[in-house]
Amino acid sequence: MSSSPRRRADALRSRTAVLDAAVQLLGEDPDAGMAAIAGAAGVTRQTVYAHFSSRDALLSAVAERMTEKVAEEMDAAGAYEGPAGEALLRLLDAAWRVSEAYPALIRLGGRPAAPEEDRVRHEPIADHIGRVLQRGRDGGEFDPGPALSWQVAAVIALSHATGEEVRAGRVSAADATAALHSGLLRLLAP
Amino acid sequence: MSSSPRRRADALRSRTAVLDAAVQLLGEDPDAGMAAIAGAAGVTRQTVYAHFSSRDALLSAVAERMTEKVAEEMDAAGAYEGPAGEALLRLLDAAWRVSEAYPALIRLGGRPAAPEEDRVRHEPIADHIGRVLQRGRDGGEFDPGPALSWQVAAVIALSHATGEEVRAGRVSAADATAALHSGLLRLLAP
DNA sequence: CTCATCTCTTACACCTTGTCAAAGTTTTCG
DNA sequence: CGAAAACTTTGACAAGGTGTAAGAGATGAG
Repeated sequence: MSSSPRRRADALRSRTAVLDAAVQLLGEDPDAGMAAIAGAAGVTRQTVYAHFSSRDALLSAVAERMTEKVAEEMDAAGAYEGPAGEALLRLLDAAWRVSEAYPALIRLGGRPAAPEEDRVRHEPIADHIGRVLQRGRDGGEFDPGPALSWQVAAVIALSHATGEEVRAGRVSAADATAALHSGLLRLLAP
Repeated sequence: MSSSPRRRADALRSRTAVLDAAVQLLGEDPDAGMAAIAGAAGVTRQTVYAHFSSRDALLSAVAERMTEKVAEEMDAAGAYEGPAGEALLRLLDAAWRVSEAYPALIRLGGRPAAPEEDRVRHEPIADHIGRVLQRGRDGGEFDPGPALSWQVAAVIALSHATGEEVRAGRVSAADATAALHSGLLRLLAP
């Protein structure tokens, strides 16, 4: 798919430098400006605009990179081995490991230009979870009563909420994950 | 409590006009600017600043008013009558009725200046839920194993997620509430 | 080496937040 | 009623962010 006839290696280098800097800075402060990102990337603000036409475009690219990374990590977590319950917990642990490095990035999905675009972007992650859930439903491990999409949303919401509780220091990480694990299994049980 | 020595009735009128307009406009578009809010309130931008020192201050006031309203509605929902499970569902229904009128306001809590301030602001709501949960734990209706604060967070997260699913049109309101109700009871069961 | 491609510099237009001071206007109190 | 205090308005301004534009300079591909 080398669609571009002549594309300089320099351009790609700048692009990834900007993306790396954006992931880093926005991970610390989601309100970081273009100037700050450009500076951290060792590049001028206008060069950033040469690769990302707007701030929203850059945010989208960052979000996309993160979901890619989470999806990769999930692939490596073995979603299709062993009981569905344990596989699900492995998936969530993998996602947690990736996203805890950039705490502020979780809140980026909040106000996308198009709400539909946001859903499409997060689809790969929801897809992984959905597949494991479906496997559990087929195998009699999970309740096939509620809509699958609701179960997916519930699992994600519960995971986020648990992560927030830990981050806020209201409960210990051990207690929270224990509660999340047993809670999830009870929530999904037939 | 007429603490202010001389406080004009005019001032209060303007203040509430601005707050009403802010609730309305921000409920439609959380990125509405100060000029738009002032215009909708029939007031100048500087008058808004006379009552709320910054945009964040206005946002805090809006959030506070919403939580007050939700708390009032929860009080009227009878949290201390009947089984704790049913009381909890009544509370959530009340909260849903209030907040569905201003869809975008839910996402306002996202980036507060001080994360701690945000928690304090939402405390009244979490408190109501926490009390019902505690009652259920004491009465053997709910599992006293997990931390109470985790259960509160889980209930709120599950409610929000369900609301989002309905808003996105992915599941019908009836299916979603049914799933939420049975899911919550299973999640909290001993 | 040469040219197309990319980057840098400089400059500008626009919007939003927040501040300031002075001139109205309305309410309250004597 | 009348005057003083409180509130609002008008108009202008600075600071900071996003986005655009044109031309000179640097860099890589062939």
